[in-house]
Parts: sequence; C-alpha cells; structure tokens
Amino acid sequence: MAKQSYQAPTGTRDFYPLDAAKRRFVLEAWRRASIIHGFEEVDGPTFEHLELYTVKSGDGIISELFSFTRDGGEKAYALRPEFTPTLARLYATKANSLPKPTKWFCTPTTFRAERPQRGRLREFLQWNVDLIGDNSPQADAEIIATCVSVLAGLGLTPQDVRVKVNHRQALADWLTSRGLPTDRHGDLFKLLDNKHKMPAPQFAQAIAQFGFTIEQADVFQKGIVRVTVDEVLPTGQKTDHVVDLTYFSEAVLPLSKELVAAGIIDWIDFDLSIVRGLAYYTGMVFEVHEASGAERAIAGGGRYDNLIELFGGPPTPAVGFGMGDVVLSLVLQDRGKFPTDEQVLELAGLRPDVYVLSNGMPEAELQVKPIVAQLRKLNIHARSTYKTTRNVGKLLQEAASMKARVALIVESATHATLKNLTTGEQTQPTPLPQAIALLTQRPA
RNA sequence: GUGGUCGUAGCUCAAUUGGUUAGAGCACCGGGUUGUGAUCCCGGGGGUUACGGGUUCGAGCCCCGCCGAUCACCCCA
Repeated sequence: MAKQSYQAPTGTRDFYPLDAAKRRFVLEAWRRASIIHGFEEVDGPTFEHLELYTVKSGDGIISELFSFTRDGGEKAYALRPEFTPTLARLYATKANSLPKPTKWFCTPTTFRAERPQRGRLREFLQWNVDLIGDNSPQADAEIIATCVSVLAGLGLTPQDVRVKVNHRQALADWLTSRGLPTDRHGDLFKLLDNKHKMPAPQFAQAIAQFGFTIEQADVFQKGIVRVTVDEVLPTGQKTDHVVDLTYFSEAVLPLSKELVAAGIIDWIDFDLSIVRGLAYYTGMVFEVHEASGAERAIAGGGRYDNLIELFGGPPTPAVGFGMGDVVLSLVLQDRGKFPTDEQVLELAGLRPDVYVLSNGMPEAELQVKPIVAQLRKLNIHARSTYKTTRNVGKLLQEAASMKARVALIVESATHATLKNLTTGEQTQPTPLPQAIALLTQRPA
C-alpha cells in the first residue's frame, strides 16, 4: 500500500496487541493443563542440525524444512519442524539420571516450508506433551486425558470434538490373524489413512483387494467402532457388529478401562481408520477431530516405543501428542467457543485494574500522576489518559474501551470516588488513602 | 511444486460498467455541549486503487507479469 511496503513472509502472522493476547490465552490453557497433570516444561533450540530431522524421516523431509547454512560455514541447520527429535535428544543425553516416568511438555514455535492453506501455516505453535519411560495403558490414558483437559477447559464438549483412538499393534495382529501378510500391512495402513479422500465404492474395492469382505469393508468405511463401557467390561460379550472384533476389543480393553477411570470415555471413539501416517508409532494412536469432520486434526499422537533408541538413547517406551494452535483456534471459532475480547484480556491477565482521572478541577488534576505512580509501586495495573480533554464522559469512555475494571475519579485534593466499570456502581467521595486501600484489597 | 478464486483507507464496502479531483460507515486523532461510559455537533489525518509494465485521448475497471491472500491438490512429523 505504501510506496515501499514490506509484507510478512508467506504463512507467517503478525500479532497486534489483541492477537498477542489471544495467543497468550491459548498458551496459558496449554500450560495450565500440562502442569495440573504433572508435566514439567522443557524447551530447546529453535533450530537444530539438519541431520536430526533426517534420521527419523529420511532425506525426503528436507524440502519441507527451512534449512540453511551459516555464511562461510559448512554445517547444515534447519528451523525445527517439530519438537520430538529435540525431545528425544534431551532425554537420550540424560536418560540415566531422569526419573521414570519423565513427564515433559513444551509449547514451541515450529516451522514448515509448506504451502499454507486452511489450518496450516509456515510458522505456528505446537503444544507437545510426552510421557517417557512407562509403557502402561495408564500412561496412554493420562496422555489422552491431558489433551481432553485442554479441550474441556476451553469450553468444548464431547458434542463439539471427538477423540478417535486406535491401536496399531492390535490392528496389525488382527490383520495377520485374518491372513494378511505383515508386509502388506503398511499398504493397508496407507489406504486407511486416505479413506476419506476417495468415494465409498472405490474404497470398498480397494479393501477387497486385501481379502476383506464387503461387510468388513463397511466397518472400515464407517470407521467408528463404538465400544461402550457395557460392551468392554464384561469380557467376551458379543457385539452386534457384522465382523469379528473380538481380537481388537481385547487389545483395547485395558486402555478402555483406564479411559473410563480417567472420566473421559465420553470423548472417545475407537476408530479403525486412524493409523497416523508415521511409521514409528508402535501402539495406541489417536487424533482429535471436530465432531462434524470439519477442519484438519486438532491434535494427534500415540505410543512410540522405539524412537528414543533411534535417537541414541537406551530402549525406552514413550507416548505423547502434539496440538497446533491454528486448527484449535479455527475449531473454537467454528463452535462459537472462542472467548470475547474482554475474556481474552481477562484470562491473559491484561485488563487494567484501574483508570485514574480527575473531574477537571486543577487541585484534583494535580493528584492524578502521583496516584498512578503510587498504585504502580503497589504492583497495580494503573492507567490514565494521554488526551488533553478533561471531559469526564470521554475519559470514562476511554476507560471502558481499555476494559479497565475500575475508574478512580479524583474529586479534590483529598477525595476521590471509585466507579466499578462493570456494574456502574459508584462510591461516595472517599479520602484518597482509603480509596487506594480499597483498590489494593479488591482487585476485582 | 500444480490449479481455481481474489487484491480499493486500519476494518467493512462504494465508484452510473473505460470518463473530471477515488467516496461512505466504523475505527483513530482534535474540539464543543450534557458532571458519568450514551446521544448530538464541528473539524482532522490518512490511498501512487498491492507492485511493475502494456493497450487507450483517458485505466480502480481491459491485457501481461510479479508479489500477496485464500481454497484445493501433493504432503502432513
């Protein structure tokens, strides 16, 4: 627009004050849920040696990374596209001295050199939660419960979002028991992963090529296998599904019990088509989706018992997930759950506690700056105007637009009234020390 | 990397279809009235119509390029 205009790079975002407050709001939700579930915050460098990312994913990943070398240097680096390799590196380095389990979370900025589209940018925040050194279903359930905790904390319900759970090893074993050779499992996983991208008949035909019947294909087509508590708890109880899901159900039975114990079974669908693209998942896998299927996955993760070893650590079981801020925000908006501006400022801790103004009398006006200074020494978020007008109505309007909680109106050299800007209630003229004392007692 | 759609003020949109000096609301800034967030009045800053070429007597409008946004494909850790 201007003669010389600089645009933000493709796929990045500018954060003006309200945008920054919204980001803070999401970050605080993530941190709160992590901490109350006993996870400790870690972090690492924003960029790593390029090799760290090719170890797990191969050279094909390079085109999706922002990689670079220092001018005159030789080593190749890359902005982190995910946190897991860094996490594995951190753990492997100190594995012997870390407790079991080790529970870590972080909220890093991550970068991917892909073409941006809805729900996907080139720079974004990704909440990572990992539980390392425990291979129990209880650990699986705790990871899912931490994820659900954030969703619930943001006002989402099981009607808004669904947690789709599967178990890779169980599914693989079941396929083997149906006569499908192990070396074809990968192809079937890939087919399941792409299920929603093809018409139903085409999918059924593709499934048939793996030796499954029409009825069995239909179960994959529907995806969701509802495992209610009644079906799960009494072992061996028949379901009315047309295919034999006994093996599958037995495999997820311990996990189901843990999810019931964690109080989150209402959020869960067992879904045979959730396989996650990554080859390194070894057990439970899950994704969180908006209930109607809109948007991309909100979160995804699972068990990766071989990965720590791959990055040079001792053989260590682990389970974890990642959640990006972009899709999460979209879903909150879709479901009408995104907080108002005032709520964002409130929860981000950015609302002014008090807006100080005078009634325009010279002796009252002289008190404004000292009062603001005094309040700030008391660690109170205090503001006053930069305008020249002393029109009380205009100044109160400014106070309201700042979302200040209280207006302190200096009436004379010695007295002031306090006005609650939420309720409109106002005190009688009060001696200044008493008015200030009221502010320190009641931040509300 | 491929394709579709779209770029006018900070935001939402106008501009009689190619015709004079690109307008309005909101927002922002200044002032006034009413001693209390409202209403009302006056004034102001802001645009190389994303950018660069071309056609034309004349381009916000048509053509080409480029950048960006958006949606989808590829991919999705």
